[in-house]
Amino acid sequence: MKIQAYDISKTASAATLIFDAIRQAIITGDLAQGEPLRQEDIARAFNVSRIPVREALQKLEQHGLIVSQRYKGAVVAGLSLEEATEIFEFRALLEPEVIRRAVPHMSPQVLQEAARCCAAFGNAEDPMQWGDLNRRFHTTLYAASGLAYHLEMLNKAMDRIDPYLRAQLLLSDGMQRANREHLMIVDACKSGQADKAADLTRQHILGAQESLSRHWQK
Amino acid sequence: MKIQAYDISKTASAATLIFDAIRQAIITGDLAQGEPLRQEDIARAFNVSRIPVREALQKLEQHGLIVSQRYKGAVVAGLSLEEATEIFEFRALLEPEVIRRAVPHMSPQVLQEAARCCAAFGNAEDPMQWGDLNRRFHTTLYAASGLAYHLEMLNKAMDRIDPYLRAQLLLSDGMQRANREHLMIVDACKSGQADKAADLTRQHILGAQESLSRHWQK
DNA sequence: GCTTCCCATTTTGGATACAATATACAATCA
DNA sequence: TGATTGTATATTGTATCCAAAATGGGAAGC
Repeated sequence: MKIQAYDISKTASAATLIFDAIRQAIITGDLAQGEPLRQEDIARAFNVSRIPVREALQKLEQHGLIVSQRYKGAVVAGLSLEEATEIFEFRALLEPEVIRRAVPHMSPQVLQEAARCCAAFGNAEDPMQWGDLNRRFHTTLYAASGLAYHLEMLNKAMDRIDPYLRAQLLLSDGMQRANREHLMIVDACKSGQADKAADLTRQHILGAQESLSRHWQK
Repeated sequence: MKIQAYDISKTASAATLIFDAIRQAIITGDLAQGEPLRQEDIARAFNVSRIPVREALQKLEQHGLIVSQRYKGAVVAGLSLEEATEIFEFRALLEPEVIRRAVPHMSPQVLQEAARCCAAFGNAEDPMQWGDLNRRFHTTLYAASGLAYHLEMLNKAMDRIDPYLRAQLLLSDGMQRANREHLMIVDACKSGQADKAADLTRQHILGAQESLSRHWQK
């Protein structure tokens, strides 16, 4: 077999593509909270019928990114300070354990990739990349844990607060501190100090939560 | 207003009703793992078109209760020992913290309801009720935590392993031990010992996990 | 007999059409 | 004028129909 083959059945369905596009728009903040999402409009924009659009919207609702009411349509979900706080607490519970279990299985490639994220993070030109790199840094390290279920839950939790994290990175010292803490975490991982990495991760999250609470405005 | 009114808009849609029915059938074990779910059959059974059925199936897939492949249909999801173990670990991480935070807010009514679950659990005639009562016992206590997001995640995790928990309760000493541990947990809650309740909950879960591993067969 | 290919059937994905419900505005009456 | 009711429009929920893909079985070839 000479050609680069891949499983065609894994090719995204229309619904998946729409889901990804809207999800991206929400977590980057392009779609503000409360923004209504009309099936017909979206269908026209993607040149499909409303059926796959409805599938995408349903998936988005399951992820907590939108809220929809029967016969009334869907809007981009908002987030109260209380809800945001709870999601940070959720992360603070899971992520330390995940990284603790991941450290012993981190390959040099993984550590290198994490370091690359840090570097790119440090001298990224576009602030919009910060959010992506931050996300990639964490998921790269966590992947080694092999805890697929935990990671799935974490990803959804991250999606939920992503727009707020991006806003926070734009604060005066938000990005610097995140970068500093990332470097400490990856150092702990490199030296195999699982518990230290877990503790740093926990503080990284709680620090972000505290910063978010302080600058909350809605 | 003289007539007994209620919010009609809260009436479930066809898709929701179908989702609930199939979910129930899966977590009680009526639908065994690997069982195929054909849209046409389900639609006929509920006397609706395939559209709401498809929505229900999508929701079930997002809950992890079924797995579906493009153009190939859906089957009831199976669970490997590794996946089951991870879900127990997930619960063991969340539930102790949830109950710890719930204890200070437990009203007498909540404690009474939990006690009622224990009593009913103790002398239930139908083993099929055990699973329901077990579920209700935990959710009752946890509800006081106010951690809506955590509870939502936990509910999905519980759904995933529910059929296996029910099977385990049927084991010789499964139900007795569960009942004993439930009583200890509710006692700790009554006396306001949050940390003790958390620890008992953790051991309750890890014990169940260990029992499941021992009797695993597939 | 075994394999391979082709085609018919089954089943799912998606488009179009229609029904049910919400929302906004006009019309009516006190 | 103000409230209330009828009506039109917009939007979502569902049914029906068609297209695309998978599955299974039989015929042709070795």
